[in-house]
Amino acid sequence: MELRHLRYFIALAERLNFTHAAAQVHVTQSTLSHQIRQLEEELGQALFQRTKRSVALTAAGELFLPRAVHALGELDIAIALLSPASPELTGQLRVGTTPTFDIHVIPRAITAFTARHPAVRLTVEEDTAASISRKVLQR
Amino acid sequence: MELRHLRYFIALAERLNFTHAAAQVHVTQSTLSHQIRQLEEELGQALFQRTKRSVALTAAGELFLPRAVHALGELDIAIALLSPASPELTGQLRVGTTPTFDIHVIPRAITAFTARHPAVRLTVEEDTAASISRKVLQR
DNA sequence: TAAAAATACTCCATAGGTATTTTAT
DNA sequence: ATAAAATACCTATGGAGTATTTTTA
Repeated sequence: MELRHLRYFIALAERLNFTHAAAQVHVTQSTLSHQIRQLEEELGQALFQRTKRSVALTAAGELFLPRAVHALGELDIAIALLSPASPELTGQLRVGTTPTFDIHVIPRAITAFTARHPAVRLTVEEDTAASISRKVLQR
Repeated sequence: MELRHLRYFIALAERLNFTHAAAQVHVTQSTLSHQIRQLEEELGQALFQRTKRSVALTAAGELFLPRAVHALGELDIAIALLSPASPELTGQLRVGTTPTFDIHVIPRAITAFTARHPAVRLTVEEDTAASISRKVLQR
């Protein structure tokens, strides 16, 4: 298992659509399909149920998701802590987030970030993954 | 960054010796050296101080270590939770651990494991990494 | 039919190895 | 003289891609 698998897994858990999730993590649908299957094989458990043109988390997937999100969040914080307290980073930072990250990661990330960069005005907007990607694409 | 980097980093942080840490994670000294450097480059920070034939954690490394350990521990628990509550796993399980893991990971792992496998008698022994690997090699 | 996931195959980036050099006791 | 880390170079595994097939609303 590598972080790659977790990133892909979380993307798919949020989108529940291989094609869209693949785009989000910047790989092709084929690659995402491979890697998810690989993760499932390593865990000896299906994480997703692929039926009737729809993708859903299995019970195992539901169990795995919060842990995976938490582990990645922990590393985000670690990286933020390491960033050499860049002498006076200022300005405005707007962050868009999906519900899953908003619950599990964002609060801790804000804590770490604002402690380090008190001069940055930070706003967070929650929205669906689909809506966020639309906004990003509009730029 | 991949989980590989974290595993290697933690091993080196515990051993503070490239050759020994490399053996622990089953790669060569050369590979470990490469991967650690790669991690440091990605983070933009030296994690270890290589001076006078000795290796030590830098301040950044000290900051990074507990987060890395915690993230990996979280995943260990996730994996343990997923293991299909194998109908009546029984017997005795002896676990050897290094101090770092004993503090950060073992307590949570025990909680998850005993909840799932109440019939297994579990004992944990803490010792130095060097001593543990010696014991393992004796088998 | 479309729209999405799985599969077959190809390619190449890089993890990991061997051999050697450098550095410090 | 020795022990350990860095470096140069090579190999081959597997991540990622394209193209195609299968599946099901």
